[in-house]
Amino acid sequence: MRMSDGVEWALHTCLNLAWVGTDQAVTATRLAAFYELSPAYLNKMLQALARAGIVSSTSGPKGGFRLARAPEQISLLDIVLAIEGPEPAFRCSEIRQRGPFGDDPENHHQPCTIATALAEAERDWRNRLQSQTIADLDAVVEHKAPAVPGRTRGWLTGAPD
Amino acid sequence: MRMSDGVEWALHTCLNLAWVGTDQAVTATRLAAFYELSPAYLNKMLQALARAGIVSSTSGPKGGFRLARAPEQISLLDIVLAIEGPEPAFRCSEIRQRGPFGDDPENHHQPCTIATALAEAERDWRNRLQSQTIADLDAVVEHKAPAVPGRTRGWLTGAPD
DNA sequence: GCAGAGTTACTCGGATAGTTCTTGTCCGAGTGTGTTCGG
DNA sequence: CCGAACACACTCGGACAAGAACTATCCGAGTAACTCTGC
Repeated sequence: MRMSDGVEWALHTCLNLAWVGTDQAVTATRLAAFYELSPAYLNKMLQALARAGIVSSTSGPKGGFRLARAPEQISLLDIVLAIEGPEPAFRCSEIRQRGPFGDDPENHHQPCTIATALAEAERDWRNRLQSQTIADLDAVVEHKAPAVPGRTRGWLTGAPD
Repeated sequence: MRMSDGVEWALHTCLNLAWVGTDQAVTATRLAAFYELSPAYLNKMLQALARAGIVSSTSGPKGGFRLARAPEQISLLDIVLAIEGPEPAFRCSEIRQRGPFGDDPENHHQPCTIATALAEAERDWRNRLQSQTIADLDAVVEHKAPAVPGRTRGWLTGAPD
């Protein structure tokens, strides 16, 4: 079980976009250059975020991406699900129905005990991610490294090197 | 992010082994036949469980697998980690160090805020899985479908069809 | 009848291909900007 | 000098390959039971 690297890219990029603000759009190329990432692939992640309504995109000159909602309204779970897809990591394939007692009606009435246990764990995971927003991350960084947001904004909105 | 199907196989198989008991070993072929699974691939999963000390293997005639510990001593997390590996799903690759301000010493002193948030969520997930054991699953099934454990044991230990 | 060595058949164990999903790349459609021409 | 039409350059967006991980399979090493022979 491995989470896509795109999730890490998307989370950092959303936080960066929060610091830039919604006054101007930042291109995928610029956002990628900030971390030396592949521009085309980060663009792909941003498209997924746009489909999920987390960022909004603008075409043409002076185009790019910006946050579509306030940072307080964007949870980490929103971003993770936008990249990874909404399906749970564990998917019960009901193998118990394939055995010699598979056609037992008990199997169809009661949910699979194992699937239930795994689903509970995944619910805990999602709840924790849902409870944290981009604004919360911002608050932590503002406290621990106050210089970062300002200079990030400056680099992303300023002229290229 | 998708969990291996082998996890589902391993969980069901461990529960079945708990019902069989440790008096006799069950071959991978027999365990696979119970759910119409690929025998060789389930064998691979059982090998992983053996390496993790969850089951013990016996070679030769009358050989096979049996639980190496009491069901109360086997958590669901033990099984999941045995199959999926111990590494977390989210792995911070420290992309913040690759940007224009990457060599900022602040980055090295403070842990990455995003990685911390994702790790917390994953810790919740693991805690939930750690808190449930094979014995707990057994108790639920004994309550909801009391006939299942006995007849499963009978099929696995009895003669082939 | 009993003990022991040899044979046999059965099991796990790791090395070997096939398939799906993730990662990475490319080029085309669409759009807003800047320019230029005419009034 | 002002307005509008035009051409342009820039951006996103989805379609197209490469690589990695998961899935599935096969055959060999090892082992314990069974058999047969000799005492």
